[in-house]
Amino acid sequence: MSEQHDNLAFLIADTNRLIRQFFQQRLRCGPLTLAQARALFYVSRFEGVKQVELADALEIQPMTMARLLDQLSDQQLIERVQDPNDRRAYQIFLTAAAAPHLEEIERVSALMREQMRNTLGAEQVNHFMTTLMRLRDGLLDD
Amino acid sequence: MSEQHDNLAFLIADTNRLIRQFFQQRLRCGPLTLAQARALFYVSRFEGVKQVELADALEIQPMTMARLLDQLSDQQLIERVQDPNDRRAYQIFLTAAAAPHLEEIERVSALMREQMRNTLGAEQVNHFMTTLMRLRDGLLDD
DNA sequence: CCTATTTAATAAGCTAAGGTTATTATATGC
DNA sequence: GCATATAATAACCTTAGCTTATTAAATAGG
Repeated sequence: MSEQHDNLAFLIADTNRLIRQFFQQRLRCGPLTLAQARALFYVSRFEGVKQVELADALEIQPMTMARLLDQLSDQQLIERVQDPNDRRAYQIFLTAAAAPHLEEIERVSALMREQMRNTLGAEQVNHFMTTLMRLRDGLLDD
Repeated sequence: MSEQHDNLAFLIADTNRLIRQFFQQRLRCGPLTLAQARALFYVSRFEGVKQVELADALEIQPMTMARLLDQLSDQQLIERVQDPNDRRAYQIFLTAAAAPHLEEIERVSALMREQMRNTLGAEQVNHFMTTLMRLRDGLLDD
């Protein structure tokens, strides 16, 4: 009875829901939502940059970023430090407590890749990811 | 600066957001959310079945289905008819007003496929969709 | 046949992940 | 030195789900 076999929108929405569940079920080390995990991951890659730059990198609104950082800050995983060159801005840094969470994110990402390899076969994984990225980028400019 | 190049979860979440925007921007004929559109589409394919069966087909909870049908019913796109064999249940039918909405959904779906063909090339589209479906189904049984 | 369990729908309220608009304070360009 | 732009964020909205509990009806077992 599995239908709608040609609608990308429905299929992606579905997959999104399932992947979120996959992640949240496997993330030990306290409750991080997928969005929070993603934000934390980016902070680790771009440590010290301003919120607005992080928002830009994640392609979300500055307000959305501010809220995610609030949540991470509540859990003492990041710190806002006054930007010495701009008193309006903060630089975002990881705290020591972030390390195990980042490892956990890495672990679950690896699980996800393993799941993909099992389902699709190793050679198809990279190809699929590349294709998906192209698709996303194609949608980015309306 | 586009990073996280190997995290499916983040990539899917992103793509999901962009596709939802794509859909909502292009759906004329009144405001239907993607979830409502999807529900309406399924009703059209399985007209007359009970809510619980629809929920099952969409792989969402019966409560989630009930609310979607409320919304569609508010817009007079579907009707609940007492199931003659089960007084607890309703059979769901389209109204006449649904037809243009379904055409609109079809039109935007076609636009989406066209966008995919432009981005990926025609031969890759089917392959991609098949792969994505396999991935989803792989996630379905935890 | 009648009680126990299951099932269909849904009310109430929660969560996750965003978005918009408006405000405040600070930078910066002309 | 003023007008404009920018960084963060408060307040509130939207989309898309979920869980738990309730009511009414169906069905299974003794």
